[in-house]
Amino acid sequence: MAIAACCSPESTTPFTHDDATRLAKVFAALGDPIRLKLFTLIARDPSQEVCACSFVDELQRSQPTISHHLKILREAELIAGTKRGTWIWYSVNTQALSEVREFLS
Amino acid sequence: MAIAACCSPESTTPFTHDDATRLAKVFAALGDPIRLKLFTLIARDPSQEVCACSFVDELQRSQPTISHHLKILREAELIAGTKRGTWIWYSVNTQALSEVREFLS
DNA sequence: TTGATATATTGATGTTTGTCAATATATCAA
DNA sequence: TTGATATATTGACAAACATCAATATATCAA
Repeated sequence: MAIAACCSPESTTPFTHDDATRLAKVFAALGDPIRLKLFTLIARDPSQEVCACSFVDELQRSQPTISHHLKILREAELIAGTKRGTWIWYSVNTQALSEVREFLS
Repeated sequence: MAIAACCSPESTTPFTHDDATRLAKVFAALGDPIRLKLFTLIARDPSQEVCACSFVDELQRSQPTISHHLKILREAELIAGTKRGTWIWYSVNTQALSEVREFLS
């Protein structure tokens, strides 16, 4: 007879691979220092809405790089942007954030 | 005179690049579907401690791959492992988790 | 329309990542 | 000691990623 298994056989992954992939995408979006700073700049602005135009100076990355990171945060639905004239104003998607918080609690 | 800037000049990044890098590492650790499943398997086990030996079967990845992912979760201090004989029992580092939760709140 | 500014896209490049096979190390049982 | 099992490390490789220069698109002002 084999040695008893160390783990209960009935333990299962609590979500599907697709669900895990979707949620992992949200965490991965925050998994880069520049994006984490972008996110906090957007989240913690007193006015709750920030335009993208200052990020290049503040984060010392080229404009295409900032644009690329904002896209990743948008695609993870952590932020949303509204175009007003030439500028885009960003704000945090509080619902997506709640889902992440719920996962961690 | 130039057009008024769209953003308040006094807005600053709320943490240093090193801090952002460290926290980003934690998010990045959760930013992969396999690691997210590993983490939930460890976090949600009723006994609060899980041995690594079943992960290969459950997650359908090779043993070196699972070992690699567990190392990344360990280095992000999201989990901790205790060796008991041949097996390693994993549990969640609740303090690291609190810090992440605090950031998101 | 023309010039200036904000943002997006494309293409290129070096780096990092996820994965596995092969191998190594550690522990236990016989 | 020998064999079996759990985990770690190494080396290799393809895919994904972060970055920038160049260019494109969109909007506003003159």
